[in-house]
Amino acid sequence: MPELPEVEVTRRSFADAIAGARVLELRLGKPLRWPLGVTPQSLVGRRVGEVRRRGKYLWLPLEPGGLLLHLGMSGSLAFREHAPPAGPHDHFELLTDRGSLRLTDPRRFGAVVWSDALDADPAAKLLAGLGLEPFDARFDGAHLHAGLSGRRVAIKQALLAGDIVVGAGNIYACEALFRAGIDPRLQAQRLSRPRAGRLALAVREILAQAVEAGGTTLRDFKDAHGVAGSFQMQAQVYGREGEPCLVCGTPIRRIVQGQRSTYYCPSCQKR
DNA sequence: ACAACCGCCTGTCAGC
DNA sequence: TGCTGACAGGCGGTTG
Repeated sequence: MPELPEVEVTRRSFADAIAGARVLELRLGKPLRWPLGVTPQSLVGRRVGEVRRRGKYLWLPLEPGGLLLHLGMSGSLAFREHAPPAGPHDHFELLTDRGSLRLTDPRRFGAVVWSDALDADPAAKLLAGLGLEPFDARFDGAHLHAGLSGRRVAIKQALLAGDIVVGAGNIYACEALFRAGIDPRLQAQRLSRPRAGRLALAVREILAQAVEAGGTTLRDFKDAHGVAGSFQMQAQVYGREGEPCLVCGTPIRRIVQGQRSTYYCPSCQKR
């Protein structure tokens, strides 16, 4: 589910409300992707710091140390003063004196992992190898072009890999390539330097626009206050197989790359 | 170093 | 109605 915009929208929706809250209790449901790595009891009484984001991860400081959260494919966070009884897909809940932060994740690809610091394991290991943040000034055409050199996979897959730039998942990678007019099947190393500049800009713009729109709600994404996103209304290609391109009218095509669906306009997007 | 797969889970939807 | 298979917003691990 959640790509960078959804994670960022979630972060913004509860960061201020939870900052400074004192932990009363930690409740766990079924196991998530990895073990928590700390006893719930040991977190009681700690104060929540300023929630941060790195890529699609959230860092919830509970000095000394903190929790690294990932929403996986189907996870969402809710922060409420009074939470309803936990359901079968609620697998993590931090009860504080300001309210309850709860992770709901039907598929359980998500994770909540204790780490003594962001630059200590396991957080450091999970974050190692992540590319630049898309809104980092260092992320530009030159960085993207350099990152793509020597790579023979398709540009779409290289973008998705997240080691050059983080945050563009399946939806936004498709949308950014459309915006930049680049065929998703183009071999990564064959993207020219000028086109890399255009693609870097497109990635930034698409992600910024999606954050602005509150993220994409295809099925069930909601921010921590239950507000849905609306970027799906602006999607040009994602999920539009067979429908006319909004620019040229050519039917949008769906292909499979790396076992993921790619949507693109065969007329607007060139190799 | 890179690339192609696999698996983790559950829910939903299309087709028969 | 029920069954089956495809598919879903991510990503780490294994294999070649």
